[in-house]
Amino acid sequence: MPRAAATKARKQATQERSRATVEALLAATARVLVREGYDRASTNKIAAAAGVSVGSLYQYFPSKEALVAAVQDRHVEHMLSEVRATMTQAVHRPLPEAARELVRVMIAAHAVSPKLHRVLVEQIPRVRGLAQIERVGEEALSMTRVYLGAHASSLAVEDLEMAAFIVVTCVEALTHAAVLYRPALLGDESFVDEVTAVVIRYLGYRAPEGDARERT
Amino acid sequence: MPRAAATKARKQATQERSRATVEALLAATARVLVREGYDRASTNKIAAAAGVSVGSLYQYFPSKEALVAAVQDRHVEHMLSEVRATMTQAVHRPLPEAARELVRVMIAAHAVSPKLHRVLVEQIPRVRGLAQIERVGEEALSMTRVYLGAHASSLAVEDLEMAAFIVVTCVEALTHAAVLYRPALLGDESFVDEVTAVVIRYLGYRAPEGDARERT
DNA sequence: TCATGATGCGAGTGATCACTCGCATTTTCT
DNA sequence: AGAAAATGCGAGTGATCACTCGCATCATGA
Repeated sequence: MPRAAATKARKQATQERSRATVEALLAATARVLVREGYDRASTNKIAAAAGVSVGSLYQYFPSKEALVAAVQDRHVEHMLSEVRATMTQAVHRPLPEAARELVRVMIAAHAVSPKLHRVLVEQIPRVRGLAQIERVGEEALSMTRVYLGAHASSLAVEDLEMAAFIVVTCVEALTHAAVLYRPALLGDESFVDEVTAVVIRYLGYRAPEGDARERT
Repeated sequence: MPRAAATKARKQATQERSRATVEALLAATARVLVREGYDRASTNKIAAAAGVSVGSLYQYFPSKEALVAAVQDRHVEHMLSEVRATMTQAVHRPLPEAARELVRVMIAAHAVSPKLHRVLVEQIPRVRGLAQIERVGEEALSMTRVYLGAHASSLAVEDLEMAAFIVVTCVEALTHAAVLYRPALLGDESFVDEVTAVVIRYLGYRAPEGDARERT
């Protein structure tokens, strides 16, 4: 049972061998978390799964929480790299395309490793609050805010801050819900269409010219 | 640590005194869960908080999980009663009003006891999956499905099943996000407006007559 | 080569926790 | 009243788990 709750790394791995140990531990933690869930993922099991002793585990991670936190960080970093890569390119494109990019990137981000994602989302809030995982949403939110600011003139919303919050929350929730409860939808192009439509219609987008792509 | 994982009640409380004990246990469980979180909410603490002995606790609940599950059921039942009461009346009203009702009832449902709700959502999935809490969403989903079916002619969506999923997911997520991250928005009438707008615009609603309430 | 530090090991430690059991108290019957 | 049933009690039990410590093994540079 937890004594303190340190979350920072204990020792820097410098040699090649030790970096491999750390790597094995992180990978094993992810595997065991997926297979057993947080509660049943004991540090002994994780060490065993990594082919490493408990002692070594505690040489690099001061606590179980720290270990899990490291896995979480890594996962979030993966997702963030997806988000950033795609969204920076979307800023200068018209809404229908930009919205589609947002939707796609959210789906892609959630598809990084869905099972791990699920465990992290469902069981790990206890470790550090949802804050960490929320960073993906935060990132998307800030980029969306920028986008809306730049395109305010062609949109029919007043409060851009709220609009950004609403757009990101909806898109995030829809991808999230799809991953968890309707996995079949993820490959479905019409799902992307619909989510995109939510955004476009909510924002009251009007095509600048005779562009017949949207009904409504 | 858990041995089996029974989730059903152990003994029916018949006398007045024992019903009070059960009641005290449920109330105390909710309190302790909120105060300590699932992990630190030990059965001994709960019993103490209820002014009852551990032995008595196990006379009515075969496991910690069963106890928490009972609290969860009760909470969901509260939320559901909110949802059902309001939504059955909304079926015969035009979209702008019905959508507003949906939004309001979701906010109301989440406001039943937000702190407990948060714990239940964030920490309890492990107990029975999210399935239980999701029942609120399921209920709203099925009622929304019915509504959309009845009003299909005045809407601009094709796949009603998907539309219902999208509408409920968005509204649920927005209220949920507001409860967790933007509590200030909950009292804000313009938040209700915006969420309602998401629904109305997505569904491509056109007022049957000269009704100037909506832009877009 | 060998000395020094880095890395690895895993049995053991102390703490916690879910849960049981034998007995005490209260309530409900006759 | 008094027997029987229901309810309540809480110290104790066995299990688990996060984490430590003393020692072994390996890599390095001189």
